[in-house]
Amino acid sequence: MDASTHTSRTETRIQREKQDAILEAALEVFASNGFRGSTIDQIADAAGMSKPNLLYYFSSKEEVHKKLIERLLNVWLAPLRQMNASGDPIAEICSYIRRKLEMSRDLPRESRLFANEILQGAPRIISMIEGELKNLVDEKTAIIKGWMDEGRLVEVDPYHLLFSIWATTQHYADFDVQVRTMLGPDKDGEDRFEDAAKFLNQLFVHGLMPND
Amino acid sequence: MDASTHTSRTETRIQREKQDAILEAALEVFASNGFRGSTIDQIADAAGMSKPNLLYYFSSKEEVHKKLIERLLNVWLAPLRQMNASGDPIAEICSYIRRKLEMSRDLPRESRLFANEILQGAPRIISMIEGELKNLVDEKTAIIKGWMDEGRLVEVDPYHLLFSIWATTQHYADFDVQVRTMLGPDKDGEDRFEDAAKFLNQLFVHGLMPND
DNA sequence: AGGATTTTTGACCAATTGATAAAATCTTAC
DNA sequence: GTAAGATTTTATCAATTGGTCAAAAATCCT
Repeated sequence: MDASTHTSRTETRIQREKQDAILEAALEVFASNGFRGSTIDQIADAAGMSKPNLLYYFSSKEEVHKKLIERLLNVWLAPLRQMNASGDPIAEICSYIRRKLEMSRDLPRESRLFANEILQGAPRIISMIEGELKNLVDEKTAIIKGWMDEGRLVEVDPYHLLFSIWATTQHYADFDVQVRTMLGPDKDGEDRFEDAAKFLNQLFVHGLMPND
Repeated sequence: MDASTHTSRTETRIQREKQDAILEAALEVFASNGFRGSTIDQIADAAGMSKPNLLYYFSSKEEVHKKLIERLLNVWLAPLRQMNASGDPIAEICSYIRRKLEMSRDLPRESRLFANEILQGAPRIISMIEGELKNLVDEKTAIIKGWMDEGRLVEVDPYHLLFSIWATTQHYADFDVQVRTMLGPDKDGEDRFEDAAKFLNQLFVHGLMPND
């Protein structure tokens, strides 16, 4: 029987190992080529197995992608989940920015996977955007709104605030080639990260106006 | 003879019209599907012609893409080119942000075309990133650095400043699906644009700290 | 060890895709 | 109007791709 019909909890060691290898390979391939640009052969190669063997574990390319997204969703949303209403607003936002920036540094493939997907209209993940993500965002924007009402944060649209944090932090993963080219080879990964963190702190806390 | 070998200036009306139609269609298709995800058939369909007919005007899919990028490059870099050393620093930066935001509103397909390309490692446009873009960026970061030296702008890394402007403004085109889903259907395009513009002005000029 | 089960492989298929060739049709300059 | 040249279509290719199948090989259980 093929392993993909096994939803039972009796997974063999081999099943777990191979599925992990496939998902790891798929992350690499989907992140660099997008869904349509990736082939099962590429993923199978990267996972060190043959195409029919991969299809023994996942019934289709779509299925691999779906499982991958499912697995990564919680990791992806974790930084925002941590944002805490009872903390100091500026500190909470700075921590959130730092966590997102760390994710761009440590999980760039995950960032590109989501970017590819959303860029192309999110055909396969629109339901998670409308569901889990929207719920979380509504919840956290309400918290931010609360801080503003208390005068602990300047009054801005909290949705656009989140967008700007996502955009600036994910940019380092999604546009990595461009960032690297602009900064030149001197700045290695760690340098770049610290420069970006410092810059974003200044931007989000004080902006660019001098003596202000 | 096929039109694609005609580099001469004696272009017929038909040649100009058809090439324009193809590039317009290709922009649509490449922007939504990326290079590998797009097919010549899709582009030909969108341009209202048959695949061999398209290939009469462009010798290959690659060729269409190349011509498209070439044509768009100047449009794409225009907002940054306008940044003027003799203007007021804060005003210049705010104008630049607004021009970039207008481009996300008015030319979202162009934004997605470049995003798709860079996301996938910029295989076909790396030379223009290393050349024209890098030159322009080096020139403008020098101007920004000058403003900071004169104390007219807070001291930050000018490269990261440009990254943050690109990221926040292009986000509205590249992640449009996500933005629309988060904001709900009430906010139409124009509302959204004005909200984003207002937010980004506050962010870049003053940041989020209250009474500051 | 030996049979049952799981995993892997190689051969294969139909659909799609980038691209070509040649014939047919349309334009244009005279 | 007509011939030369430009454009479009039809037919076709070879390669790639997502996916299937049955047999072979490896693993597991007792």
